[in-house]
Amino acid sequence: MGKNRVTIKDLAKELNVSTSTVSRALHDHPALRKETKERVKVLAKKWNYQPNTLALDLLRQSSKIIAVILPEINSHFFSSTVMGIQDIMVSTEFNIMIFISNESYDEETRIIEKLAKIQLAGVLVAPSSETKNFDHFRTLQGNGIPLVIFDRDCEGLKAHKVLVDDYKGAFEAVDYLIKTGCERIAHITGFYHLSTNSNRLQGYIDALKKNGLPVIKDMIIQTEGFNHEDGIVPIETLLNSKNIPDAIFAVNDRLAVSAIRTAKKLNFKIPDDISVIGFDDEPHSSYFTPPLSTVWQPVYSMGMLSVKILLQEIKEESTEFRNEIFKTELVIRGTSRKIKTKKDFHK
Amino acid sequence: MGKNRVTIKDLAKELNVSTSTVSRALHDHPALRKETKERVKVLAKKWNYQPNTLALDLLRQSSKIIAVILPEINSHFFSSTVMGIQDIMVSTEFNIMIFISNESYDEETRIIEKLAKIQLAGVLVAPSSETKNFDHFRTLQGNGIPLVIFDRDCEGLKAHKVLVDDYKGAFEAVDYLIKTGCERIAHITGFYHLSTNSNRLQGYIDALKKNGLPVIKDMIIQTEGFNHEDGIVPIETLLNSKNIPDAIFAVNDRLAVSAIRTAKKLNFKIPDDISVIGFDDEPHSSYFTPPLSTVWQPVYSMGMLSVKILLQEIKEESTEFRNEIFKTELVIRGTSRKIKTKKDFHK
DNA sequence: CTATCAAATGCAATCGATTGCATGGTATTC
DNA sequence: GAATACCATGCAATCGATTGCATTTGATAG
Repeated sequence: MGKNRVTIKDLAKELNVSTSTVSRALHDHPALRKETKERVKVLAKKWNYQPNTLALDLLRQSSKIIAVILPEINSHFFSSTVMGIQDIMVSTEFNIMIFISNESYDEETRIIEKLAKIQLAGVLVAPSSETKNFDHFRTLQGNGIPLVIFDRDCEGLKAHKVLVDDYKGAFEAVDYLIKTGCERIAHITGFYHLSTNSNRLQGYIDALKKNGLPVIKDMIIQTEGFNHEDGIVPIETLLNSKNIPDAIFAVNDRLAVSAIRTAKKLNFKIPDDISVIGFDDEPHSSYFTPPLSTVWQPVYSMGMLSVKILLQEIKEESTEFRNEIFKTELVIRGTSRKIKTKKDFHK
Repeated sequence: MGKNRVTIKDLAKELNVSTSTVSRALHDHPALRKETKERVKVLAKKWNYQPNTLALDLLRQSSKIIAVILPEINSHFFSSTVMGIQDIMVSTEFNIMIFISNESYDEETRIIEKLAKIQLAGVLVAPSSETKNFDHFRTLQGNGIPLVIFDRDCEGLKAHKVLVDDYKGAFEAVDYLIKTGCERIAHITGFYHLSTNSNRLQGYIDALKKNGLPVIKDMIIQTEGFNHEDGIVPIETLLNSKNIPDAIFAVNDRLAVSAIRTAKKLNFKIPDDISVIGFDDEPHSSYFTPPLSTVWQPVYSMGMLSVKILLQEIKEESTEFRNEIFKTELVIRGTSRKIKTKKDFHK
């Protein structure tokens, strides 16, 4: 904190002028004499004067800090989001403060309480997977703090939102699997109330229906979380049951990888016996054997847009909430088969 | 920023006392009448009074913000570090602000310049891979800002440091490879001036020497960066040269994975033709085929200790710089062979 | 020589909270 | 009844910077 930091007073004293003059000189106030301004500026530069942000923030009653609340930071999805946010941030006077909820609602509310003590310019949140009640977000809004929700929807909450078309992403993936000849497609997912999960589930269901395939409850299996470990037991159970799938659509890449490994262990061949498609397109996914088919999301762009909207809202309070939906892209690699053309059928 | 935020003045006016009294009441000042304190506290609670951090910080001339500068956030290594930092942070009044240098020295200095404008409590840095000059860190220290360097050493810089025994980690890995019968071990690494790289390189060299193996320059190959893509061409070149290795020790998991994929593509068998050992033990590394042998680092603990040391330094300026070195652990999985015992030799 | 005006600069309040010192009031004591 | 003491509270400065309004200074015009 630079005990010997130069203040406006130091400059004023040295130059035998008032602090007002110094302040105005540094801001190029038209009333000041050119010569005076010059004297001040020269000394300010010489002494490496840096305005005290704290004092300014107090005066303006708002800091230049944006809080970002994430469920986790260890996944490619959220860390890439941070990259997008950062890359917009660097060119502004704002900075980001990161908080991690660990997918816990309690932790999330605790964070929001902590935030209430700081004077923030705005908040960017990807809600935890446990969050069903959004009152803590409303409190924030009630305090006049601009808010943007991203990745995971909060149904019923009026706020700016930046989301992904999870429904369509899932639909396309499952539709593709069916086109390659799969008929017994399982789905591995997590908590249903999480918008990303429920939308992907609905996409999965609708793709089955559209193609005249039955929706079998036992082939929709739920995990406790999003990590590799969380998938192992549920998938083992599925593959040892009577409902052996010929394809698995996983809600993310990690669970897809978990499925592949478990299937391999049980001597299923990928993709011949079982096709697998994940979601996220993590960077190492293409390095697995076989490389993982998956659904790509524009994570980086989502981060950028979210923070752009937030900055916009901070600058000029808008009345209308934006609802941006990004498109996904199906990336077919080695864990799924090729689409059968009519020719193939005749072989 | 809560336009209608309750201040100490509001409470004072309502209760017909001075702001001093309110302040003292909230801090349980002994001189105040019990009854007065009670009245103030009750109203403060009722009106949900939250002290204005900005005002306090200005008064104390220091914020409760710790800056964390990372070369990247997209790797398991650094995101886990953030987790460790966060988990210590939550129980304090401090918060972290994250900055990403993208492995760029210029960006790093730009960040430090930006930091100079904010009043910070302290800074935690993992230097970029390009950073050879440490004057920007010294400037920070000169301004009285506590600093902790972690993961990557800055030789000659006097500061608290939290590092990993990269030398030993590498030595053990290469020594192990030799014990399994490998004799032509290649090393894939990045910039030499980066302490983690140079220490691992030295560990590699010393392990070869100790076992009486020659150090062949052409078998030490350099990449432009740490990502999968960065490894492909250099590794292809190596495997197509006359110096075909029977083992590859990579400076991180991503390059190890890149090596495995490239080797497979060229029809080498892993680990029979070529053994591979990485560094980092990323969570998905055990899910590759075969699962990756690697060197584990206590990333989470490193994050925790770094910030603990920083908080300590913030609390009470110490005279002695700490230099903590964490131990790695060799994790043998499927990309390396088993150690040959004497029995095996006689077979 | 003085009145008037404009240009240049200073004064002081402000943001919210803290804290040393001063002061008001009440009680105790002689 | 007056002096002393002490308990409870208020005043005002402080942190650094900004800004509306007041004031100074100098110049010009009458």
